[in-house]
Amino acid sequence: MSEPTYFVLAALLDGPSHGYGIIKRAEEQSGGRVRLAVGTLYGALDRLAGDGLIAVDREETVQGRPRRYYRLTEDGRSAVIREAARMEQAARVVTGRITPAMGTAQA
Amino acid sequence: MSEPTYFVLAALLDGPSHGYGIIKRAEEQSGGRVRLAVGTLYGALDRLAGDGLIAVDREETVQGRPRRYYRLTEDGRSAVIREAARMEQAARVVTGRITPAMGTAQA
DNA sequence: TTCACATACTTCGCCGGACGATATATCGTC
DNA sequence: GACGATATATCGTCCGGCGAAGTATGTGAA
Repeated sequence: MSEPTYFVLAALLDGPSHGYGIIKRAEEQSGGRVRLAVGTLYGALDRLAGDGLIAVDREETVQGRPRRYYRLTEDGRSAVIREAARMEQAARVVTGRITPAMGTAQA
Repeated sequence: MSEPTYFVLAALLDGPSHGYGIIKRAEEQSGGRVRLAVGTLYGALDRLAGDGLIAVDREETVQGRPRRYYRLTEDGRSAVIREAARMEQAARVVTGRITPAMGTAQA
């Protein structure tokens, strides 16, 4: 699972949201680091819905503009939790081997 | 940075290694989870060398078979450490919001 | 001895995902 | 009226992952 995909799911942990809201949440949650490109987002949304990790929660029309809300499915929830564990484990492969004295210094 | 790329760099934290050795180390370090495909590896090796994150350490001929050893550059070392920190932070976005009662259960 | 397997590197081609650009539409602000 | 934020959709490109095939040698088993 790629980082953009992961942050889409993570954003939905807070509850259903629509595309633009997901972009904003992902940016917040990552401290401004992750900025989902629109092409990435809508592509990911279609793919995740096809994989059953998210589902359309409801569709609203707000001031003439359509809004499609997505929510995490059970599969999506467990997938993002599993993914977080995987990343933590992967991070430890490096952080567990680096002594404070190293940093950018020699081996 | 993708996972395969990350594990290539992580494998080189233990010291210089050649292609096949990197595949084996990555598999060890990830507890058998990460299996670098050869096409992925050699593509990544070229790319990382081009980006200056790794460099050819030496080339040997062992029993008629060529072996090209790569080592991490300073840039590569700091990049993989930075990447590990990034993954840890990303993981916390999810793990920090999940209460023990949740798991695969509802919100 | 022959066959399979592990070691070891290279190249090719497909596919999927990331992402910028573009188009469309409304509302509020300057 | 122009611009920026909100909001969605689609298209095309580029890059990376990865399996497959090709080449070559040593080892151990059948």
